[in-house]
Amino acid sequence: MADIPRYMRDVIPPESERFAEVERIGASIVELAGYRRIITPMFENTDTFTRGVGESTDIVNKEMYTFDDRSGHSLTLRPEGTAPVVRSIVTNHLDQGGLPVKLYYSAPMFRYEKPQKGRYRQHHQIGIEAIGSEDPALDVEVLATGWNVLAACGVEATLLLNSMGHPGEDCRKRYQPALKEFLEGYREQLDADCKRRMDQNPLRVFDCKVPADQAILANAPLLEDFLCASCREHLGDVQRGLKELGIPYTMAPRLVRGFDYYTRTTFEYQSAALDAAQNAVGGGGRYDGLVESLGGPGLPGIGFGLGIERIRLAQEAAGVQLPSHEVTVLVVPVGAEEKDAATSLLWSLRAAGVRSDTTYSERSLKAQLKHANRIGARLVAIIGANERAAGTCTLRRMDSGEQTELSVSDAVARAAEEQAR
RNA sequence: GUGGCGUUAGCUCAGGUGGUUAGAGCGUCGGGUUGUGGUCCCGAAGGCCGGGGGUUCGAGUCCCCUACGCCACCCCA
Repeated sequence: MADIPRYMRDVIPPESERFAEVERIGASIVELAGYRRIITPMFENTDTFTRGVGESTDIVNKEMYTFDDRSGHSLTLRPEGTAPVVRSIVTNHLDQGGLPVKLYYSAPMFRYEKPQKGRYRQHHQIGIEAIGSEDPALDVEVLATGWNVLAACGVEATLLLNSMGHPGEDCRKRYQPALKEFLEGYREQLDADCKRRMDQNPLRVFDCKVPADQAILANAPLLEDFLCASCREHLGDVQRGLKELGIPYTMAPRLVRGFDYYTRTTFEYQSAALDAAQNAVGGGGRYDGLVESLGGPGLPGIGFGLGIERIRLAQEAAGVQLPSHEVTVLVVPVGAEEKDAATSLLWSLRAAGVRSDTTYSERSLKAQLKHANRIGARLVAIIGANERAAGTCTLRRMDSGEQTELSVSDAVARAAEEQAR
């Protein structure tokens, strides 16, 4: 038997339709805010991610799908959406078309990690990126847009907000030694993982979930107390903007996200409907140095990514119903003589926008009705000798069993009505 | 990468202490007289018991290896 590659999954109906519905909702919301779709390659040169995402991140360290092509170029399947978009802006000089540049994507991401519930080697994100302005109002727009996408999907989220400051001597660079000094005092009490983090990237110790370590960290100095005046002001403006829009948020001074490029505003959307292990349905932040580090002009930027699979999980947990795409009408010719009339009706239905199908068989009426039931058709249009002679069809409702003989045009109109309900 | 649990029909699963032709429910297909499904009744098809090796007169069952899956840790969407 032909097998799917290890750890990969097919998304099949009806889940595939619900998945696509989330994509549609997301696209329509971000387009309302002026974001335009960008489609970048599924893989990039490896250094786009090593330089963009950062050497100290787990994604670059152990989760990249990296391979050499036939001419020896090192390529990497996209593990996240921001670096490729920024790279494309640089490649195509999109910063020349008026700032900020506002783009969105809906695309698969690949991470070489062991799958579990809500975590897959290939997952999908819809995300936006706004490049070329450091106006806190733009931060607010991005946060609010992500919030709106989740709300439109029926996902109740908690918005966690933090500021990473900027990497200057008067800001984050001043904090790191303070944090490190604090941690050194507890070095032997921290578990192995945390010790590693404290040497590689001290901020990441806040990710630690070991209770004993958390107790120590509760007294650690916080970045928010080291922010420079301008980062502090920026954060204050973002908070005011969110309040203005009535979007609730929670300050999370220990929130550290998985990419090195974040500066100032960072945030995460968490779903209360999901277990804590995978409750992040999305996240993002500002990346004021990323464009330049990928060889472009010194432009600031901010964006978010939302996980479609996580949104689906949250929807399921919350009992959110999404429309399904079963055929509305199954056209059923009673005998071979009615097949032409059936085909004609079928295409009239389709021309009117009614999802419709026929059985492509000469099975008994009984068997065809059974098929209609099986595929979830709401209506059946039966054409037998009588209807053929009269130029009509018998429209049967599958839920109630009631049926009426109608002209073709009336049947099409009735079916269109039914589909719209 | 590490750990726990699992793998028998299309799906969900039974198959004490090894013992004849491996079962159920659901699903699929067909039938229960003319052109009426979803309920009910009857019938049929469908299984290298994940793969390999070992113990044994005999292995779905016990042992080892391996592949794959799920869940969890790390981290994230």
